[in-house]
Amino acid sequence: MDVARLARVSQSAVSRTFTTGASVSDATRERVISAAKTLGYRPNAMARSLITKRSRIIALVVSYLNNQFYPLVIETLSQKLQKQGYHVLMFISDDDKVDPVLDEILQYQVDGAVMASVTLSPDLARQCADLGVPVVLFNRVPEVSECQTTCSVTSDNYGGGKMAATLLLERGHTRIAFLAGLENSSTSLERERGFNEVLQKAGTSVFRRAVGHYSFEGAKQATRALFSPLGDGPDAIFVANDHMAIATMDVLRQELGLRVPDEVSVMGFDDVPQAAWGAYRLTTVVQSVEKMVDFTIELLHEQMQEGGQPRNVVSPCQVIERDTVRPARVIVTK
Amino acid sequence: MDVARLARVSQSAVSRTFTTGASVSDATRERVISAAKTLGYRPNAMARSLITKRSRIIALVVSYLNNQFYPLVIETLSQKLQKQGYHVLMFISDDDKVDPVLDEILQYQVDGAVMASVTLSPDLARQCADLGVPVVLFNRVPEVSECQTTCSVTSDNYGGGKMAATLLLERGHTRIAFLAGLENSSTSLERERGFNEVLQKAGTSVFRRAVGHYSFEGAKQATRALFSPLGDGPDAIFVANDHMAIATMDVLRQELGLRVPDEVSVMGFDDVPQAAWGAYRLTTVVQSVEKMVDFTIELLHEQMQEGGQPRNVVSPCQVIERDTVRPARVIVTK
DNA sequence: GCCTAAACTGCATACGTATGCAAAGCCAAC
DNA sequence: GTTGGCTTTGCATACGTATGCAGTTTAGGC
Repeated sequence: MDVARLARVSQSAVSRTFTTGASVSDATRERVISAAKTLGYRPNAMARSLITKRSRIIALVVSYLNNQFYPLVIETLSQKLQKQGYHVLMFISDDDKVDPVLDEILQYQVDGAVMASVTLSPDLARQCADLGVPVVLFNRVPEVSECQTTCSVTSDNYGGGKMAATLLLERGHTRIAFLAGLENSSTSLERERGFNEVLQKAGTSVFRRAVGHYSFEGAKQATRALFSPLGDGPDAIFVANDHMAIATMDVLRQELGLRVPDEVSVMGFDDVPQAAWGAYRLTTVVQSVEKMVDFTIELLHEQMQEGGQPRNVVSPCQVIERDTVRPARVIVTK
Repeated sequence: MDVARLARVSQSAVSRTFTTGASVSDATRERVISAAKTLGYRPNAMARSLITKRSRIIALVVSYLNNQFYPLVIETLSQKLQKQGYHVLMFISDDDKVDPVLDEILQYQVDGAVMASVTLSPDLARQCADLGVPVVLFNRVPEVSECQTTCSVTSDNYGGGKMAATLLLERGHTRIAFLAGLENSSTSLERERGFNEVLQKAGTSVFRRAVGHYSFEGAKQATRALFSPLGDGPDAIFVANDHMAIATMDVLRQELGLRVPDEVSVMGFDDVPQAAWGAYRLTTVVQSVEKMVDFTIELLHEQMQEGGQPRNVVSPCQVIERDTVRPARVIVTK
């Protein structure tokens, strides 16, 4: 090691200088640091992690970034981990199939993995567990059989769905439609479950239903489908996320000539930044990226310590009312 | 190595099995692979890169992801690199100050770095060059003094600015405003330069100018400022990017009660997905993320080979006309 | 069967760092 | 001066892989 020679110390001393908490005299540290500076030396993270078995790298798997919710997650997660000396290695998985990328992930000896909106097959979950690699599912819930094995962070999709139904009923809607995301995604299913439950309790049920696959174009088509049967269309639509809700509004206003919320109310889910944009002002169910990411990091740390028990954390939701659900009817008392 | 023992071969054989192009007999490879499978073995990327001096990791530095343009870059870049066996390590730099993160980047022995919308100080550029780490500036141009040292990929901001001015003049606008991004960003400056040049050649000049700092709120305030002086406001605004242009439209329509494009035309830059949304239908200058990313990867590869000369690539732009610039006046010939 | 070239294999070493261990240095108290 | 405790230091080794070299096997042609 050149630095060691220049500073006239052993390689150990150099190592200890750059290891927090190691035993080095101030004099030595001084000399090493100045030598390092003149040589432009930096400790090699690869060699370091080869020995310590900690790469300080967290893998983040996402499948698509059209929905602005995920960029927010990337940004928040990266930022927070960076402050703790960790870094995010990106993996894009087409089609929410992680199996091929998981192999690459494990080669990098990551200290943990966050899977956003991706379903993990049980045997892969086992592999990670065996290798001691903590996995946190983000915005997806593990298969029932794997709940005890794999961590997850979700928002209270079920509760959020209930809130949406409650609000729409309260505003006097009677023909309420649901626009689903991906049929096999826990987010969409849970939101729908809570939603239906409240409708049912109120003695009614969903008026119509369509599937948008969480894509913009899919949502547009689904919206058209909701209105294509003859006769009255829905007077309110609960859409499984904001990204699709915006597509829905475009179709309602521009293709069907319907006013929102005068003729049709629309609710979304997520509260992405665009939901607040002036042209949409979407009433929606907020899931706090900030909180969810905090939980995620917490879980990662728990799992990285030996003996952490897997947990499935649910972050609370909240309705934020903007302008796409019609206001309460003013009762004029004589 | 357990795998070697189980397969009854040397560690070298294991290594060669997982190294493409190495010399192993089919029989050995077979045995190693099956042994690896039963043991759940994967080559350790850290140890590998310690020897080969190639980590197959590319650092990507971004400062904020509000503007949907950057998520697109992340997604496209990650995807394409992943196909080539590289991976993206994320770095978020507040405030476009890279200096602190660059240190962390270099510790990871990355094979290259892409800096999106971030300015790199000359001495840091030198450091990277000395260490043999290729750097590509994305959407920013290096300081003039560093043009020969650092690569960059930008779109033809100057040309795009000219196109915008040309279109607005052609449509008969006479009070044309410019809404700048960050005053010290090459993107905003170049777009403005091309824009002004065309106006000047046409014997006119910019009617009013404000600065939005590439943020949504900043753009809203800037838009208000453009209209606050008494008398006629602008009849067209060229906004330095789509993200801000959308904020501008919100203010125009909702706060100022102006119709777009009947009373004011608006043009943006980037063509982010949201520009196509029904409520905006923004006429804008397209910069192709796809092409820009391809160029970026090309440059990275060039630089990773010994002896690659730095280049500054400019990707062409193109106007896409939607509904926010008023149509050509129909001349009724008698 | 013999020879030559080619294909394959194992040995040994290197990559850059962390860390247990023992030796050495330091300081203070007696 | 001696002792004991604490801090600092260097030595040696380990982490898991790649690769040059030399030795061994294989294939093919006669």
